[in-house]
Amino acid sequence: MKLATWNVNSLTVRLPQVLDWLAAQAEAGAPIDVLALQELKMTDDKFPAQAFSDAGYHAQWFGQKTYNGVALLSRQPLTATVKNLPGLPDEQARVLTATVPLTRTPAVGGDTQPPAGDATLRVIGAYFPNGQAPGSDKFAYKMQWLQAMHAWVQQELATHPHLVLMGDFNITFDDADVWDPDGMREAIHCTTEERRHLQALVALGLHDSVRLFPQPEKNYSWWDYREFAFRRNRGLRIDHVLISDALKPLAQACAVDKLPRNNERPSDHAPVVLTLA
DNA sequence: ATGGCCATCGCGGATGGA
Repeated sequence: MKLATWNVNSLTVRLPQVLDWLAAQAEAGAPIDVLALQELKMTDDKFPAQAFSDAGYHAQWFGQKTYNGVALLSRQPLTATVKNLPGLPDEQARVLTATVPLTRTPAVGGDTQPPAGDATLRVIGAYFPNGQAPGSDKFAYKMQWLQAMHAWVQQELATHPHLVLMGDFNITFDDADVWDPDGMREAIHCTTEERRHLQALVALGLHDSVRLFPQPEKNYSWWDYREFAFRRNRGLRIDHVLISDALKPLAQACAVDKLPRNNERPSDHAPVVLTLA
């Protein structure tokens, strides 16, 4: 089973790339089962549900005009969908939570192995606020939002042991996630305060999937459009896939897929892909 | 170098992103 997150920076512009990428994964023999998308930048009536349906995906979406917007795509039906964070009234469309069947990859010549316990996976796809700059109103909103996300994950974990929280977190874990850690010391995405909130989420019983596996040096998921930042690999790792304790034994691989960043009109983010047994 | 790019809205240039 493969899960992925991708901030597409306008689904209107990037839809062909998303469809091509999904098709390429399937052709390689390991289709993406669940994909969380961020920054749709479209109202709900513009969501390309038919195109995804034709590609074999169920979809749930939660958009707004111009900014933000998130979606979940799944090869199996999505149920029990929740929009945004209960307890935090918010005009901004940033979170989509849903349940999918937890499907196990059949062993060669063997039967599909159902996992012990419940056979569902709770998926939280999220576009965390940017925060602009420490001390700004937007930073204060980010801190409030992170507190509400913490409460939501805690609540959901209590009833869904198999849980994944993935998306554009807009927070680096530590200096290894930053191309210029000295130049970005206590800058947005790198402040101690943001990182404390990220660690508080991890402390609920989650694991940074990427760090469970050996990675290339300077392993980033976002690169500025300016200054040839991608070619020079001047980036940040701010897109994450966090998995619960119960899922950790099923994790087989996790990596950033930089290929879509080579497209002619790429998103500034690359997808992050987790493979589960 | 107080920037450089990209998307949106909408038709100029501001806003937001990260």
